[in-house]
This record gives sequence, C-alpha cells and structure tokens, in this order.
Amino acid sequence: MGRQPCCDKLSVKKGPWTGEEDKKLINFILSNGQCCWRAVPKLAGLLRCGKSCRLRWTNYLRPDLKRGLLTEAEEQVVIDLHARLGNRWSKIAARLPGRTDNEIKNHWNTHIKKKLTKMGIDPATHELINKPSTITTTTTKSQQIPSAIQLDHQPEQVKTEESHATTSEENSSSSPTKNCSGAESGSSSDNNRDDDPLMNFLWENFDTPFLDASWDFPAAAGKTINNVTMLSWEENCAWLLDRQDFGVEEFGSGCLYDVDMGMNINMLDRGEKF
DNA sequence: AATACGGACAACCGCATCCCG
DNA sequence: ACGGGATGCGGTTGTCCGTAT
Repeated sequence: MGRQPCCDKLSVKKGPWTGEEDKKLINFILSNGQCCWRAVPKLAGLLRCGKSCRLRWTNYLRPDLKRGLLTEAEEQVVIDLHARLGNRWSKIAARLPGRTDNEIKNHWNTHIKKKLTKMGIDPATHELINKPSTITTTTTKSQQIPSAIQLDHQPEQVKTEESHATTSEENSSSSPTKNCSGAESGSSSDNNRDDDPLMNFLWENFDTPFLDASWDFPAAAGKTINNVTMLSWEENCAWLLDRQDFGVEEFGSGCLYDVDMGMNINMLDRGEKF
C-alpha cells in the first residue's frame, strides 16, 4: 500500500502566497501557535497544503527572520560549515540565527558556489581545482582549503590557476553531501573536529543554536536574558499584521538583538511546539 | 519599445526521519 | 519491535524581475 498524500492535491492552491493568505496564517499561528501543520490550513481557512503552510511560515513569515543578503561573516560561516557538513542546510542554518535552510541553500547555489569556483575552489569538495590532471586522489589534509577562506583575498596559487577553474561542477562527484549523508558518515563529520579554530569555536560554543530563546514569549516578555530584551509575542509580530507588502526593507531589523553578539537572535526552536 | 535571457529566490516534491500508539 | 502518520530536509522547479540586445 502506498503512502497517503499529505493533502488532497486537487483542492489545494499552489504558487505564490497572497497577502491575505499570509495574514490568515499569521493570525492563526499567533492565536494557536505551531501545531499539527496538517490541520493548520483547515483551521486557518486556507486552501493550502499543511506542508506549504509550514514552509511559508518557517521561510518567510517567522518574525525572527533576517532579510537581505548574507553578510560576509555569515557567508564565511556557511562556507566553513559546508566544508564540514556538506549540504546539510538545516544544520548550517541552525548556526546562523535568523537565516533559513532554504535561504542559505539558495545563497549557496547562486552566490557562494560561483565565488568559490571563480577562486579556483571546488564548491563541492572545498579543494583547489588545480590538482594534477590525471590522478584522482582521496582528500588529504594538505589539499583541503583552509576553512577560513577570505572570499576577497584569493590565495596566490589560486590566482595563477584560475583558468583551470571551469570544470568544478563536473569534478564534484565525491561531494561532501554524499560523504556526510546518512548514518555512515554523518556522525563522523560531527566527531571530526580538527584543528580549525573557527570550527572548533563554533562546535564547542554552539552545539545548540547560537542563542535559542524560547517560544514562551509572554513569560519572557520584558525580561532581559543574556543582554537580550525579550519583546512580547504581540510586539514581535504586530508589524507583520500591518504589512500589505512584505518588502525586504521591512524585515531589516530583527525583533531581538543581542548586544554582545551583535546579531539578531533566533527566537524559535524549530522543533519545538507549544 | 519589444523581446530574450539570465539571476535570484520562493515554493513544491518526494524521500528520510522522528515519534507515538 | 513494529507500523503508520506527521514533520523535516534537500533537491529541483517555477516565477518574477532586471538587464542586454
């Protein structure tokens, strides 16, 4: 027997969300919280698949999302984490507060991949592309690009070999995705915390998301936790309900800001429900 | 001015994993 | 321990918009 479809595909709307739909979804989650996504569309009066509602919320409507391009620092973290984790975007996103896996994935595919390729680095393996042409060797420590690649500062050897940088995609058959996916290697990548200072720092200090404040906004409202002033749930989301047009500039400031870390804070534990 | 093209990003699809009875 | 439903995740596609011709 086959798997049941997540929803009746004939009766659900697809394609871009309208402002009205966004409002309905926001209103519903404001009053009921995140629970049972399958039931959300029905209860919220939406002709959408529950999955679609979840994606819309997590990728676009969540009040803690940062908008706009990733900063250079964020890009650097993405590159470092990708070198270690492969295409495990959700793991990477978990360490970038206010960023979603989808956003990071898109940014990787449209920006970072190109940058790395241009620099002569295979984005899939994080190795220099100017390897001896005939021999395909297993990755060695010496071939690995230092994780703290500065995108604007090409290594000297990379510059000289840039003309060879055109076949990176084709050479990426042994991608970190394959290496990291599944049980066979996923844990090993986690355990394999080598001497990369940045990565060690990230792993040691942020095994949980950088800051993982609770969904329990009403209780936390007005309090200062770790130098973060918690706004009420209503305060956090009021701006959303006022929006007819969710322009990028409207999202510029996160609803929480960590004074010490100088970044917006992920208020949501995505796995948590209330 | 019209059309083609390409980049960026939102959204969908299907499989994997988790969780609970 | 097992089965089935719910959710999460990553890959892929679709759509919009800016730029080039």
